[in-house]
Formats: sequence, C-alpha cells, structure tokens
Amino acid sequence: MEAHLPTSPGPLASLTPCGGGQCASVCAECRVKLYAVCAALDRDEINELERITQHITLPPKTALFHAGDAAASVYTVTSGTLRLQRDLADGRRQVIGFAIPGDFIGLAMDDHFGFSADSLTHVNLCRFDRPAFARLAREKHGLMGRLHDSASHELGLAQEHMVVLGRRRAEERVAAFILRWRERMARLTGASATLALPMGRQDIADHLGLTIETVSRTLARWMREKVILDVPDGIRILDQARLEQTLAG
Amino acid sequence: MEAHLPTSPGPLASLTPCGGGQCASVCAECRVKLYAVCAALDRDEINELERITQHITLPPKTALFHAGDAAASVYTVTSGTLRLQRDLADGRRQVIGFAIPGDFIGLAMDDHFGFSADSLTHVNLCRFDRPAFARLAREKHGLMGRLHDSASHELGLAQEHMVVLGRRRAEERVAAFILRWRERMARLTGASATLALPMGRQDIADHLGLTIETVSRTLARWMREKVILDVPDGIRILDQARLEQTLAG
DNA sequence: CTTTCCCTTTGATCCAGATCATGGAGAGAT
DNA sequence: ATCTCTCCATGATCTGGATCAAAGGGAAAG
Repeated sequence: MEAHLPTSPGPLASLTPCGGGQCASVCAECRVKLYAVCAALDRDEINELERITQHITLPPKTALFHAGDAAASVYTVTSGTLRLQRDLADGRRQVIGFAIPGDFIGLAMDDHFGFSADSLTHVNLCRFDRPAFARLAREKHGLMGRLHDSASHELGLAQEHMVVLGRRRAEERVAAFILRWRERMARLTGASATLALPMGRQDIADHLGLTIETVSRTLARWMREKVILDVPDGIRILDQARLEQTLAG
Repeated sequence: MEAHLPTSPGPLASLTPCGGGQCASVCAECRVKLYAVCAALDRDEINELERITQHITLPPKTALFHAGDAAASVYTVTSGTLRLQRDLADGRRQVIGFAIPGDFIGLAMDDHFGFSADSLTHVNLCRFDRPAFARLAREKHGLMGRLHDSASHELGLAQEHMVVLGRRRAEERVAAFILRWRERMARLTGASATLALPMGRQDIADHLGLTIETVSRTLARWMREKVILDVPDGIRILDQARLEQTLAG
C-alpha cells in the first residue's frame, strides 16, 4: 500500500546553496514573496534570511521529511504542491493538508515533525536552518508576527476541517474540498473555473476521511449531472452554485 | 435541541474592572500565570497588561460569545472549563475543543470568532481588549513569541484531532479522548487516576464525530470490563494500558 | 506493438455506527 | 412527595459508506 519514496534531499534533490550577492535577486524575483512569511522583512533583513537559506528542488513523489524526523529545517514552498500526512501503524492514513506556494512548513512542530511531507509535483522550496530561523524570528518582530498570523490562519482552517471530518456527509466533504481548494488556488492564479488537482483520488479520500470509491463515485455522479467536467489533471467547475448548495443544505 | 443560553456578559456575568494597584496582586496570585501567555511578561509589563484586563466570571452553561460575533476581546481562562463549537445550519454540531485554565481564546480569529464558546462549569477569565492586546503583542516581543508557541501547539493538537476524526474507529476515538483529556488535566492538577469530566456525553460525542449512544455504549462496556470506573462527575481510570493499546492496535 | 503497472471506475454486498424507541435516575421546583 | 426536566443507558432496526470484486485506461517499459 505504501510507496517506498526515496528520502530526500538525496541524489534526487538538487541543492542550490545561497552565497554572495546573487541571493538578493533570487528573493527579489520570488513569485510568492507577497504571500510568504518573508513578506514581513525589509531588504536588509531579506539578505540576512538568504544567508540561512538553501533553495531546493524535489521531483514528484519524493519525501521531504517523515513524521518523527528531527526538525532541523523549516520551509517555504515557492512552487508545486506537497502532501502532508500522518500514518497509523496499520496503514490508515490521514492527509492533514496540501502545501502550496507561499505556505510555510514547520509551524506546528516541536523538535520533531508531527507529519510527513511528500511532493506531488515538481516542488521548489526555500529551506531554512531551524535554529537560525528561530533566532531571526526572535530578533525580527515583523517576522514573528507574520509567523503567528500564519499559524492562526492555519489553526482556523484546521478547525473548519474538523467540522468537515466530524459532521459532514460524504457528498458535502467532497464539495467542501473542491470549493476550498478552488479558493486557495484562486489566491495564487486568480479565479478560474478550471481547477488543477495535483493530488490523486486516494489522497483526496485520505484527506476527507472517506474511501477512494466514495470519492470516485461522488465525482462521477457530478460529472454525469454536469456539475463538473473532467479535464486532464483536474476538473472544470460548471455549476459552483450546486456545490455551495450541497454545503449549505 | 439547542439550549437557549443567555448571552454574556449580561446580568449573569460579574465584571471586575481592573484599576489601581490592586491589580498587581491579582496577577501575582494567578494560579495559571506559568501556563498562560502572560508568563512571557515581566513585572512592569504585567502591570501594563492589567490595565487592559477585566476579570470576569461566568456561571455554568452560559455563552461567552457566538460564532460570527465581532471579536472585540480575547481571553485567558483562569479557572473552569469552556466548550468551543461550530454549528451547522441544520443543528449538527462540532465541538472544536474544550478550553481549560491557562488556555488562550482568540488565537484563530479574524475580526470575527469562528466558533462559539460556552461555559460548562463556573469559569473565570481575563478579558483583554483585542486592539489593545494586539498593540501590546506588537510591542512586547516575548508576548508575541508566546502567542505563536501557543498557536503552534494548538495547531499540532488540531492536526492530531484530524486523524482521530478522519481515520479512527469509535472505540479508538473515545480512548483517544480520555487519554488526551487526562494529559491536559495532569498538567494542571498533577497525575491522578480520577478524571473529572465537566462535559456531558453529548459534548464528547460532538467532539469525536459520534452519537451520544455510541459514546455511552463504549463507556458502559469499559465499565463492565473494569477498564474505567464510574465516579461522580467523572471517571476513574483502572486500566490505562488497555486504553493505550486500543489506540495502538 | 504488447505487456505491465498503477490508478480509477463501477457494481455487489456487508457492517459499524446511526437512528429510532423506551426506560431509568438524579436534581430542582412546587 | 410528586412532577418535570434533563441526562444517560440500552435494546432493536436501519443505512451510508466501507469493503470486496472486477474491469477499464493511460503511461511507461520492453
């Protein structure tokens, strides 16, 4: 059941250590800087941050870290999608969430990660040495504030997801997933009826506390009823009102 | 189904505005100061905090605020237990969590609360004016750091609860609830086999995504099997290993 | 081109937990 | 002491979604 993903950063991950004046341009050209926690920093502080930054790339379906690993680094996603999950001993899996560009990974950790992170697509991240990042956050009040905003926001999303997992029926869960995913993507790419779904049906099921069969049947029915349209690597939403109504009712 | 709780702070809530030198002693004698976010502040800063603090008391079964209310205040619980919940239009309810002494309420809010808070027992809280508290957090780096630690910790707990709601069977959910609640109480009162349960069966059910019947049957079976013992207003844990084993298996 | 592999879809059946129904027990009120 | 109200317990039945089973379908490998 469990794919044996290569642990990275191994030979599959390309590392770009950040040294010298070149870095300023890397962050300056960063497409997620307005969404990411580093938006809290000014030009000089960004340079300071870049000194503890490695830019890394993951191919699809590669582990970034595993639950229980010592959390030596924290990350900001600059492109691609990752799956964050917790595994039970008997193979059951809960997908905690999906990380997309602008997301910070490592908010909820002690010294050890509480979940595993695997790339779904090609992924680019900024890796920060955790002690150094923590020191910077202690010095730069704006950064700490931004981290807290981020953690609070995530906490709100987590609480919403508890409602979905605890009290929603199967159809409502899938509708909630599509609509929330659409909202998140809209912040990055602008509103669009076509929705990329880099995760598979099993990932969606494990996110929603359902089986792959139930997710598949629900989507298939909506396709038959012209609520959504199957497009390569995603769906097109034809009747958003119907999805919203499913959630309200 | 829904009890009509009086909105507070109305006539039922007693307000103790904090003015003059008396305040120092209030915080100085506070039994949760080591756990609460105010532990980040020194003596002078505590005095500053007390200037924006009201000490309030709620009788049992009273609303502190409702989901959607403008979040004019944030709170620290100093005694008692509150239930935090979200309600769906058709009466379904998800209990997000229970707030106990030392807990900060208002981490995950925008301008409006995303959940309702109701007292289960007599409750004492410190109420902070939100804009003033936010200003203080902006000025006092230690306070912001503590808030962030708190939010991160809560986020980790929320993610654990997602696993419970998404992938655990009924018996495992109840075992997880008892063990986690015991851990939280142990931080306050020290380890004890006797566990106070200020929330009702329905509250536990709505926290775990189950029905009251399933919770009741599970507890009844464990009582028959001498895993737990019924005591007034709580239970006594006779066989903790059995509960832990339920979670592992 | 064919084979293999993985993911998804679809149908048939099953079951854990929901729902329905009833009774009991304690706490306040009168 | 009796009524009422609110919880909680427990038995009977039902059902939404899980599980079991089988068959496409597309991409990559041979």
